[in-house]
Amino acid sequence: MPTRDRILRAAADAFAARGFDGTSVDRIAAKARVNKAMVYYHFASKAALYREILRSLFAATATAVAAARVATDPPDRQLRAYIEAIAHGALAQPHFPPMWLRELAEGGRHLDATVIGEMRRVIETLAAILEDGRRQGLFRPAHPFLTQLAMIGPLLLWAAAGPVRERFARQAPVAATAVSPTAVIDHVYAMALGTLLVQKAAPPARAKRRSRT
Amino acid sequence: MPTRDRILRAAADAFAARGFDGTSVDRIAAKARVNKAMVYYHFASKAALYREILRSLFAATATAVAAARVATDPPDRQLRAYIEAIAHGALAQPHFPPMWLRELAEGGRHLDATVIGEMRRVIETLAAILEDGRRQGLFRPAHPFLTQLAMIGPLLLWAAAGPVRERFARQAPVAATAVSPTAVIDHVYAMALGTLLVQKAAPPARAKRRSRT
DNA sequence: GTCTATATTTTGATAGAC
DNA sequence: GTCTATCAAAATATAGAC
Repeated sequence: MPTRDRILRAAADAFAARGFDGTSVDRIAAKARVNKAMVYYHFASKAALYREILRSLFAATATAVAAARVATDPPDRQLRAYIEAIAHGALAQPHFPPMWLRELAEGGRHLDATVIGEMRRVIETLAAILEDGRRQGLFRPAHPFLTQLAMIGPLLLWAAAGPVRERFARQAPVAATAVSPTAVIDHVYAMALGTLLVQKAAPPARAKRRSRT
Repeated sequence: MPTRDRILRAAADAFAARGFDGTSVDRIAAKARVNKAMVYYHFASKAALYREILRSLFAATATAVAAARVATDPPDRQLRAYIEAIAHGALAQPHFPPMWLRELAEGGRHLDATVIGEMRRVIETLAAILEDGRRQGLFRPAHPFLTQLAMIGPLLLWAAAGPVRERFARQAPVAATAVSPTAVIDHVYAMALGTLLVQKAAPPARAKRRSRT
């Protein structure tokens, strides 16, 4: 494998595990079995290296998501494909969930215009699917951003929580924490449809409904 | 305010904003307007300080959640109270969401037995509520851990994503990102009920249902 | 409890030989 | 493209006076 790729791979491992500030260039070089000076030969700085990894992770997911949008498909099938694309992006690229969670926690300090653009592509795809459903009378009007949070939240947490889950299971064997990937995807899909489908009954009296802004 | 409290407050701000590795003791001391040596007078190490903050955040939330469990209340009301307790914990303690997301991303490196114990209290409370609902024929059987992920995921992301949301809104005015706190809580509650309530119709044919493990 | 001064290590980054 | 050697800054932590 070319040196540059070895660096990228080692850096992605390290950044995902320990974050930007928790990862030293020395460590990246050691993991990649490369001299530290080589890191600076291939990348302008530690921050530039980090941003390049972020960009490639988001670009891959955004592309996969865009493929889920087949305007001629029924909206619920499009939604299923959308969820699977995101879930697959998170599973196939194990660095994605931790890095994304960290970026959220840091207020997106390392997000550049390119990455923001990919995010926009993703949420616009979702908005288009939701609008298809609404126009066809299948979905009720829904807030794209809120819908996105509701779907990506469980997926991200589940994908990133592996190690914590294990520790938790050891110390608290009461609650079973083993959940299969497909179970999570199914659950998210069922939840999304539950709130989107028009024919669903309104929640019971106790839930005071306010309008979504 | 006592010195020790000033340190705790400044440290919580810094750790939430930049993480454990991204925060220096110098910076904490400066923010607290305290001499650096005082930090080490009151706390054994930077890690011990961090853990103490984590513990107090989790303890507060776990206590609030336990109060939501009123066995004589109807299960759906208990669930609503549970969600509100967690949401309120996240809103009233703005440091909680970013710190929790970071811990997830790092595999819970800084979680000690105390914190794990608080987590257990929380999920056991949820399990009890779900079991109430099931016994009364109101809820269908549900996986507590999966249910927890589905509820806390959107809440955490929403609470932590404030700054990213703003940047996103500036660069991508297409998708409205403004969502009120109550809208998020309502949405999470509606979603949870949607998947839990027995009387809900089964999802349409296209959604191939697998059993939850 | 509070401060100054300092020891020690690690860090990001570069110069320059090959 | 690759390596050695090194700089300058920043980091955690402590000793010891007041």
